[in-house]
Amino acid sequence: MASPANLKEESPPLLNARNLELESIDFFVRLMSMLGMPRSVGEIYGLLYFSKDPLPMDQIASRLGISIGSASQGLRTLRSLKAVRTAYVAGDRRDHYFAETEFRRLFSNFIKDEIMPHLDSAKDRIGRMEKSLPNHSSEEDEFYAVRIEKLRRLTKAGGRLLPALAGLLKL
Amino acid sequence: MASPANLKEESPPLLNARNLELESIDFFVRLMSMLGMPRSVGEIYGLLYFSKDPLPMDQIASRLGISIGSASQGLRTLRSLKAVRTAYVAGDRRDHYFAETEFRRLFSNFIKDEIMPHLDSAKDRIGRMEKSLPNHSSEEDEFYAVRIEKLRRLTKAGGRLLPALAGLLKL
DNA sequence: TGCCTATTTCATTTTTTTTTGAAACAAATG
DNA sequence: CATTTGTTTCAAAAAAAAATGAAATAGGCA
Repeated sequence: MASPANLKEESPPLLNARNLELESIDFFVRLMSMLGMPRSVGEIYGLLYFSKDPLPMDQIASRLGISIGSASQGLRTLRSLKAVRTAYVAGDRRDHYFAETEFRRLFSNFIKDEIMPHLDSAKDRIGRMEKSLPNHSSEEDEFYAVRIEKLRRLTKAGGRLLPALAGLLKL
Repeated sequence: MASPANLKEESPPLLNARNLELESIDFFVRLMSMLGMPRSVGEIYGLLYFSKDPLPMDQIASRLGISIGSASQGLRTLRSLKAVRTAYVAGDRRDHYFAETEFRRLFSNFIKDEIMPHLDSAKDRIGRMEKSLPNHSSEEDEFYAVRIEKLRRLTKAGGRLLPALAGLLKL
């Protein structure tokens, strides 16, 4: 008889693949959401991550039970991060997507696109703060000057560390 | 006559302080929102960051134009991250809050509280994925095994790098 | 060219998150 | 110990974010 202790080896392969897929979707939904991405983006990436073949948009949408609008927008986001790419499939004019799985590159793109622009505008803002400071530094103003300097150091450190981070990511 | 080119030196000090405050609030609202924190949390921290004196909750709320409910919840969040602390003020039984400005410690707390728990549960999930894999590795299964291994490396690298990150933050 | 399929766009709807405000609670004070 | 002041809690309201779906668009193919 089938032993419950051995379920793993006896389940049909397709079921196993489906389990993986579900765990993967769950995994990436959470990861992406930590990075501020909507659920659908995580779902799509999670599905593609464990898909052997590139999938066309309509299959992605129907497999995940999301609208083609969501799928289109989610894929746009993933494309812009270079997290998915398209493959040519002979005799099918739909685009077929597959996951880019080099996480080092993914994070590097993410940092460049989603974080560095904020850092840049933060620098502008700090410049403006300094203009609000009297330049003849009374003891009173010392407090503000120190606080501003801290912000400047923070953004400077961020600007160095974050881009370096992906490089450290030796996977 | 007052020269427009010299506004900076001629504006009354209180106005300058208020400018700083507004820029600070803006700065931290954005930063916190990148870290997934609600607007009110950024506002409170931004206000305290440039405040010479510790402020009681009701003043925080009224100065920011938010409800005391928001202020209470926001301060709870900031307290739990050790991003604000309370000071004793003689003859006043309200708690008075001031900002912790050592960013290194702040990030270290943030990583420990908000990120590491997710990493831990990710490890569990990867374990479950492996259980969905047949152990007699056919060529078919090789694909899945490699993908799972990549996830394992990713979480491992994250678990090492992120806590180290705050240490690198030489401000 | 005109048709047909695939994709994007975007106004509307749905869902999720955040804020509010009033009631409950706590704790110092007279 | 009753009152006053300060804080938390939480159901309801408001705001923000995301998903939907239908119309517009694009672009290959006969």
